[in-house]
Amino acid sequence: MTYGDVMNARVRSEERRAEIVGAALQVIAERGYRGASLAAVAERVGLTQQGLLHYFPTKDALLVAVLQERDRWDAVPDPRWRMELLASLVEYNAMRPAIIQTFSALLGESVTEDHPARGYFTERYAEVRASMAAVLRAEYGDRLPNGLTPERTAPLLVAVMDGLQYQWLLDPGSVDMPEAFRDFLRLLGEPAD
Amino acid sequence: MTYGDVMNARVRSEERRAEIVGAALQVIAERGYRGASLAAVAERVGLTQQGLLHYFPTKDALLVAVLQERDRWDAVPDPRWRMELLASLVEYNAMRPAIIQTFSALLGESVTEDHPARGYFTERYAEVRASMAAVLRAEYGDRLPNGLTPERTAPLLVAVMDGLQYQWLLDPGSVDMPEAFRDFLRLLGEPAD
DNA sequence: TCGACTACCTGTAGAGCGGTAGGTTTCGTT
DNA sequence: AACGAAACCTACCGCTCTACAGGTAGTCGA
Repeated sequence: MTYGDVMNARVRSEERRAEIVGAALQVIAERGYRGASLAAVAERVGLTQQGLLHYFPTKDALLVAVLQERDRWDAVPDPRWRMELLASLVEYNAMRPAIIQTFSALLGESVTEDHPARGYFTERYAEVRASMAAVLRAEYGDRLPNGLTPERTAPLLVAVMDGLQYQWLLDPGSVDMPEAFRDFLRLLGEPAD
Repeated sequence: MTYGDVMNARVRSEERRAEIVGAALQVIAERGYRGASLAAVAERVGLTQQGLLHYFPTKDALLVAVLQERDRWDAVPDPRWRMELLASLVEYNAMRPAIIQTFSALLGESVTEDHPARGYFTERYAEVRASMAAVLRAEYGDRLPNGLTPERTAPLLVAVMDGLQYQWLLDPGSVDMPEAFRDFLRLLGEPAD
């Protein structure tokens, strides 16, 4: 129980925090951020609300950790990405409704005044649009229909992804999200190479 | 002797209710539905929270009234509409951020479990997609690119409108919403007639 | 003029919220 | 074995929320 032990305190603490963030993702998906109580998150990991506050001193601190976690495994697209990879990403998302629901709920809340996630989303969307424009340029060059530029197309691409998610979350049977996204890609025409 | 000369009680009551619904729209835009307190709405029309409950017995009843109000002046598109009219609608929306914010916030919240507006949005989106398909068929017939049908295009059209709204609400300067929407329409090619 | 009704009000119940204070146990280090 | 820190806990504060109960003043038709 001393040197041979696999986990030291630091690691165990990190794991606990990750557990809590995971629980927070779930609760936010179910009730939104405003509707998510610290007690509900704590209960899901077998803690009291005050025990949770030992790891994250305020509710906002927990939200920050949630948003950072998102950035970890859902990085902003890279220009080396191709459109086909984007389509796969949408397909992948369609298999993970809980996560999509978390961030769709957060995005919806974030447009209200003084929402703690507003700055995060504003910045992130600017980055994502820029990255998407780069991806589009890499894929189509300037061969987009009707003289559209990658920079003008990027907001549409992002909008389609988000908008489809809401329709799909409301009624998964009503929209084939991955197929609909591919339909949109077809509207952009044939890749340049 | 106060208002009695011009208006009868029925009319006055209706006007008060409309006032309250208007205030509710504002407060929901600012704080979302869950974050909107009856007291905040009441204060905005010079009532106490309990006075407000005289007109709407529960918070949910007020939400229902808000959603009905929306249906009144934001009707589901009619097949006689043309795409140009849709573009004008987006332009019009761009001049009324508060309303857009109200319903974008509500849409975002509604994907969470047991949200009182969830049924409303689920139904409405089904209707809107069907109407949009009819509008698309009237405009393009079967001349949509890549063998797309109006039914498959409708979800994309709706997604673009919603998705652009979120980007625009987060940072109005970052996206020219009406122009972006017209860009999308251009992707659909030339109308049939 | 009277009784019913509308349109509010005050008071309060009852629950939940985030957060603080301060304790106690557990545990690794020395 | 002793110490200090980490990892929790109980207790509680102050606030906010929806909703109910019950009262009162004005209005209005019979």
